[in-house]
Amino acid sequence: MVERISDAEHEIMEVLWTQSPLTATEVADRVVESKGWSLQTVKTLLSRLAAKAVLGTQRDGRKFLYTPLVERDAYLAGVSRKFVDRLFGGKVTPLVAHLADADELSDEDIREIEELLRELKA
Amino acid sequence: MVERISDAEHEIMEVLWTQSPLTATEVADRVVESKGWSLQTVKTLLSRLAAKAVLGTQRDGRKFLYTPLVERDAYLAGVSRKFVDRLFGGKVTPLVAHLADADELSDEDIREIEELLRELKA
DNA sequence: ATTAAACGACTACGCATGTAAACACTGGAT
DNA sequence: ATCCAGTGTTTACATGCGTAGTCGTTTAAT
Repeated sequence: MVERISDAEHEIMEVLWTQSPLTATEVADRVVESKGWSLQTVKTLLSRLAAKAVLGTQRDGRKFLYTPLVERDAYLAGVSRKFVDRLFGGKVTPLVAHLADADELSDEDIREIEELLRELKA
Repeated sequence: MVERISDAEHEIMEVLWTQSPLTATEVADRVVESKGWSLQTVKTLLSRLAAKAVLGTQRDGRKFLYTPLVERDAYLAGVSRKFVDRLFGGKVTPLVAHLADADELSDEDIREIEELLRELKA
């Protein structure tokens, strides 16, 4: 029951999963230009994430340092599971099939997945 | 740019993808008990889907018949693509890896996916 | 003809989200 | 001592969503 993280919030999380702890300004520096957000927007998102206990805060003088309290892997695993459950009745095969139909799988992808599956069986 | 379909709306779509056209009451009959929704709620969802042009309406006397205007496959492909793009940078392999780590893949799943990939290469 | 049931249309309302402005405080520069 | 830039906090506001009540109309039954 990891709290729901919205799309915009997820962007913030990606930054902090890459490097942490960071101050609000540091996070903003890493997303403001690419996303076109204002500093205020970033602060709001950080506050909401902290309120959801997805980010931990630590005072550093007059600023806050933000650190993820949720592992990226754990989060992605949870979200992936929900996604596959909701849209494909929990079956991964149809999802892969859909992506394949939409030409989303390159030969390289196919090789990688085959390799991965080989490892799983071992 | 298929319009965004919310979770609740998606349930309605599943019903109509299974069978259509159907009236509001007929759709409701198929979800009210399982989802615990009122008839009004179903009607609201149908209206919103029609407003988004995801459902087509056809008058039948005093009622409406609803029909999907979006193919299930096309919709799922689009949603899957966005999902993989957003969370995995467009790469399917990490998604499969995450599901595998979370023990979401049974031996049967693995066999099925391998089979699917074999077909893709052929 | 009257009434009750069924139906679509309109309205409602609280919470989440994207996006940010306004405000108050504070620490460093002058 | 004063002032400004930076910081967190509070407030805002439109849109989407989940969930449904109400209203006006129409049709089938009596």
